[in-house]
Amino acid sequence: MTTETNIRDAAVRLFAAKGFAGTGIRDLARDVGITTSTLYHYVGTKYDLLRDIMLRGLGSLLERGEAAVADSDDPAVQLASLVRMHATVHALSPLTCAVVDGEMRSLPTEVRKAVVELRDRYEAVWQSVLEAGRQTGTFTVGDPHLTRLHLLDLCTGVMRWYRPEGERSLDSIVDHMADVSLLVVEAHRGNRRLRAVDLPPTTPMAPVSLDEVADRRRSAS
Amino acid sequence: MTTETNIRDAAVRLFAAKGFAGTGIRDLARDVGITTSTLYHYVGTKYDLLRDIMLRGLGSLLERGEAAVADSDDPAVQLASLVRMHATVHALSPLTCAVVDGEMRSLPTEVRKAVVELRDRYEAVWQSVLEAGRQTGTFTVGDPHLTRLHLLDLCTGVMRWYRPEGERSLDSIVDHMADVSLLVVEAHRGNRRLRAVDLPPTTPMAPVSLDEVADRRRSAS
Amino acid sequence: MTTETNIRDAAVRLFAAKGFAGTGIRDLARDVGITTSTLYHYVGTKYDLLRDIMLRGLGSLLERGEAAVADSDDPAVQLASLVRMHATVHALSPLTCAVVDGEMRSLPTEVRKAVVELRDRYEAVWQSVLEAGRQTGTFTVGDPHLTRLHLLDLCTGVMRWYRPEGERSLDSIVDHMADVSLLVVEAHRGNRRLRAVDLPPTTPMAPVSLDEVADRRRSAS
Amino acid sequence: MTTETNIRDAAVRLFAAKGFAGTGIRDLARDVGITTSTLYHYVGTKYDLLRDIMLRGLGSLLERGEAAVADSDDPAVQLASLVRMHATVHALSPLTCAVVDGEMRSLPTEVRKAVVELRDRYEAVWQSVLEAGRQTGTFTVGDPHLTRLHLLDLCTGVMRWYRPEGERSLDSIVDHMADVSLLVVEAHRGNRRLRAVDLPPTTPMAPVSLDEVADRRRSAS
DNA sequence: GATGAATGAGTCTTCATTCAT
DNA sequence: AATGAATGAAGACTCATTCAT
Repeated sequence: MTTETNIRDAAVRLFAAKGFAGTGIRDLARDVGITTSTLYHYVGTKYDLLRDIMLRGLGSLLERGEAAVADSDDPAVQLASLVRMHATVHALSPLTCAVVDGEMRSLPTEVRKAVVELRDRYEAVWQSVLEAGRQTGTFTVGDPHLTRLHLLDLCTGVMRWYRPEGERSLDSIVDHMADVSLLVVEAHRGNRRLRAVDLPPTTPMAPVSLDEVADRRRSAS
Repeated sequence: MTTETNIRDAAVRLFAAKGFAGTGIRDLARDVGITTSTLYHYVGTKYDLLRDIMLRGLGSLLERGEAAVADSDDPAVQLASLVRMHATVHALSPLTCAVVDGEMRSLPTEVRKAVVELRDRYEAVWQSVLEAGRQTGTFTVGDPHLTRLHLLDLCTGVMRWYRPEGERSLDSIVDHMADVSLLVVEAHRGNRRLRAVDLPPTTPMAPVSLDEVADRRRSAS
Repeated sequence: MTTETNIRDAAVRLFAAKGFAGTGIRDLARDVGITTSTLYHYVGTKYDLLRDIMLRGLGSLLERGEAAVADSDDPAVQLASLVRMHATVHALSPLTCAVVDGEMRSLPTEVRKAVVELRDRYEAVWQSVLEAGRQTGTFTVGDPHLTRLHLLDLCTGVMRWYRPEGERSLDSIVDHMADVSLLVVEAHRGNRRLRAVDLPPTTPMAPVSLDEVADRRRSAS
Repeated sequence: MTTETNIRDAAVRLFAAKGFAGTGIRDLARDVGITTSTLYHYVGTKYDLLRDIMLRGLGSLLERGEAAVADSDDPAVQLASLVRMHATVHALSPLTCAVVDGEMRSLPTEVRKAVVELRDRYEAVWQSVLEAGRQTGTFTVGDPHLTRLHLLDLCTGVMRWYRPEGERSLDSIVDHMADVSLLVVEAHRGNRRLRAVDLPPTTPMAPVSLDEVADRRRSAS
């Protein structure tokens, strides 16, 4: 591992555990085992670190989101694909996601604009799937906007409790979430309710870089 | 309004907007319009402020939770009641709830224990309802633990987007959430699916103290 | 006890235990069981308290010193009397004496002058006894200045270790010190060494107001 | 001189002059000519500074004390040696000694224990010499405990008045003190009184690091 | 490639004191 | 006689950052 990577990993870990404002660059340097000066030699300021984390995190999410809906024209398949992807990413990169979700407020205005734009584009992907599902009659949703928020909350929540060493496999968990999502939008084909098992298998998505969740507890102390 | 109340309100507002670590007591004092010395005259340290907010917030939630399930023996009614209460509280006190949810990490170990215990007791209320529903056959849930997490995420999410001035009434929103929840647990009586409208009207709960959400934007600047 | 007396006693106790700079007026007020406002109602500022303690303490010491030498014209008797008085006062009012000795530096210049003058006059009393003893041939001292410092150190030291509940009576202790002092100045009549027991009994001096030494430990905590 | 040394020297000087509680770290930094931040770059907290001063000071004193009695088995020689050493150290390092003597109360409990233990061991050295002298019949002391306190007070006092530019040499002063000490314990060989001049010349002790006493007045302002 | 020295601005908190009641 | 409210100044200490080496 290069020193720079170590620093960026530690930043994610610490920002997630103690918040951006709650993390000192000394903590960061100590965690990596270097001096603060060395830290500045490799990466820029604390804000630079945060900016990079957020842009990369959201950028990758957006990319995956667009890829997920590109696989099919069926809103049900698209939704299930989005749900699986979103939940998987949040399960496997919970630290990065926690930072991306929680530290928007810590960004200087300039950068925040760019980040907000990415997030809006990502949400638009979801929104369009729901709209499409409604118009084709596949979904029955009263308020697509509200529904989107419900679904995102649901899929995002996984980052707060998923543990790889848990008894249930991630696959089975995201299957469950896809199923619940179809339930929430009352997905149906004709008058038969659509379930996740009825859909064709999804194209596997690009591998997610794992957050070192195991270290979370140590760092959080 | 007494000065102390003003301080506590401002603390909730600022902790929610900028995080505990990101909020300086100068910010706090400025927001209230007093000096930092005066602030210390009324309340203790920054940590005291946080502790009080969390203990009161969680304490009240637990109380309401226990009250919500006390009204009926029917798990479906209990669940709908919990959902309505939880969502309502999170919608009307989004700032307090954001602090309670997000600043556990900022608590000194000593206090954290007490807070965690309250949270665990609250979660136990939900858990027992789900278990009861499963045993009586009212619900069909594969993994009550997972389901509880889903439901809580769902109901908690409302705090991030509900706006009183929005076009949809809070009542209709929480009705919707109750409905979705019954869907998620596949609540049924006989082989007919149970919907929120089928349940008896809930006992109104104690009024929720409103967070001054309108002020959030001003303070967050 | 009047409130004012309580305050002044507590001041002596705390200044002795934690130093003037180390004592807050909150400590003081708490020790007395009043608010700081009330404290200002009864006595003046922290500096006023210190000034009063020092002027009263040194003033009384000077008075007793002058009384001690007024009883006799014999330098040996005068010295023994001074030693007994000084040691007794320091044994019974150790807290006051500690403040008087140790907090000169904390006095504002103005007041310090007055205090230094009192101290100089007190030391002059001792000095003149030693000079007289040397000129009459009663004492054999090489350097009266040095000797005075030795003797004062010796007699002052008692304040650091005397305990009324100790096994040895104060009388016997000050007798011992008088004896050692005569030894130090090599007091003699003809070629026979003078001992304390050879001298006429001293006139009892005015009663010394006791410091509440028992409380010292509590306050020092 | 390194910056760290400058800081530690200034700390001794200021703690001695104004007391630990009376010295601000700003005073300290100003005295050294650096900013407070730089000060923290070199040494730890104010308390760390105090701890180091005390542990080093007492540690060195104990070492010298043990060396002083190691030179001879004759209690009279040992006592004279201890007296000379103690007085010399207090004369040449009066500031350090003043801090060591006067700021025990400012130490946090944890550290205080360690310091008290060192002090007790040093006092035990003196005590054992007095006991030995009494048992071999060299000294005539009624109460060795009391006598030890007298002697220590005597030898310690020198730190309050010795000035290198004074007319009397330090050697002659400590000779005098050794002599007075032998007088106080009534040292004798057979029935002839023992005087300092009768003893073999003492082994010279390790050089004492001088406190910059000249600066004391400036700093005390 | 890595760091020790240095700092200005900031952190939270306590200080002694006044004053209207 | 007694105090709650209020504060400016100061307390010790940490912050993120730069720069010469």
